[in-house]
Amino acid sequence: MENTLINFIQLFQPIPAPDQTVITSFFEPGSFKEGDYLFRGGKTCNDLFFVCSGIVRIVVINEKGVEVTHFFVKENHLCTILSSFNNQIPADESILAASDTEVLAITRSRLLTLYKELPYMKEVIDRITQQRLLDKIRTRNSYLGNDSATRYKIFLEQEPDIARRVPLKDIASYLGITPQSLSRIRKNGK
Amino acid sequence: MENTLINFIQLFQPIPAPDQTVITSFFEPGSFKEGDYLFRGGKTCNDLFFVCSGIVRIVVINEKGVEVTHFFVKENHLCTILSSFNNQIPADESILAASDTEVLAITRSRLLTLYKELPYMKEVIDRITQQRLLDKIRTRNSYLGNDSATRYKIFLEQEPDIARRVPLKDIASYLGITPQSLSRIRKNGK
DNA sequence: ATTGTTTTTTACCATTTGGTAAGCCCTCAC
DNA sequence: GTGAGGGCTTACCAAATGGTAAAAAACAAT
Repeated sequence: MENTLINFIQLFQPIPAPDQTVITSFFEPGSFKEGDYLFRGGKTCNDLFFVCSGIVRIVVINEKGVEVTHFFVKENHLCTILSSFNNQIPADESILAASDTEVLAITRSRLLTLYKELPYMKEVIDRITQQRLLDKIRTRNSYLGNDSATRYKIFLEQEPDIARRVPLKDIASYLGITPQSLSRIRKNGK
Repeated sequence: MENTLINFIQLFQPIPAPDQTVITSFFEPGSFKEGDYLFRGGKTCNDLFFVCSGIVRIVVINEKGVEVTHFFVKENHLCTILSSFNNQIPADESILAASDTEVLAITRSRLLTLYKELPYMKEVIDRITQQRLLDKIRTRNSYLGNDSATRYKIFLEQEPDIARRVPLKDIASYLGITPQSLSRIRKNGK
């Protein structure tokens, strides 16, 4: 499990073997069942997760009490509520397991300690983070100006594995349509 | 005009007076009429703009040939196509003046030279950039799961000045609705 | 002022999507 | 096996939105 984390980081920056041990020692493994909360909105998010297996979703409850899925994050990606984690302010989003999920977690204070020990890591994590933010924006932008059926088609193309692995209702909430409509779209393409 | 740039940067980091002169000397002023292109998609975006006055919008033409507005950027904010600018790859988005606009522009190569002269500037620009990316994501997320009338209401609350200063059709394209529908919503709130 | 162009408004109808409700299917606990 | 609960599907109708078209309004250029 620790290997997947190191392999992931090394996509962006080679890590000397001794540093690899240091880095993994900072992370704690965790395990969640589908539907479990990794983090509940309302508090400050002090954890940075690396998803080793499974899929999580970033969720808010809107004014009407409807659950809205902002993003999915699957294995081999970092996940936190960045605005909360960075600025130490309460988050309105929650992190939920969309399937059974295993993670490696590091708290903010331990991350800062890690940065002290291995200063180059801050730049690496920041670079990864920026790339991921751009990906999120690009993904969301790709849905703009399209009707429900087209958005679903785009989603299938961009995230075929997520489409297979999470419940229909979660995909519907992600695409901004009702589960009934998505079911209809699945059936006859409109 | 150069003052607004320095004031903006100083919201994030104090800049010593001599450095202020260095920084501004790297930027070139530019002026655009409503409808002008600041940058045309298809090429690599080599400019980072600081919008001194006016409003620009980030736009793509989708498969159906319909223009979709991804974001508005108003005065006192940086603007570029970051994925293109950073990774030196062609951009699919364009930057258009949504009103008469004045900017200060710096090319990527000159920005890298600036970083050589004032190394702390990279961290500052990166921090500003990350904050803006988070803002963009938060803004877009706030529209998710809402109908057209609600999205327009949210837009009015979040960006009252942009709502006043850009054409209705641009707002419609930003909110993912037709100009006719937005006109109807304006009239009777639904 | 006049003309030409673009944007906005309005109207009408077609299509899409939402909301309600019911039934089905699958899983899990007993 | 049986029953309960949740998720998915289907059907039906109401509401929202899109598309076409035409008129009105705003704006720009001459």
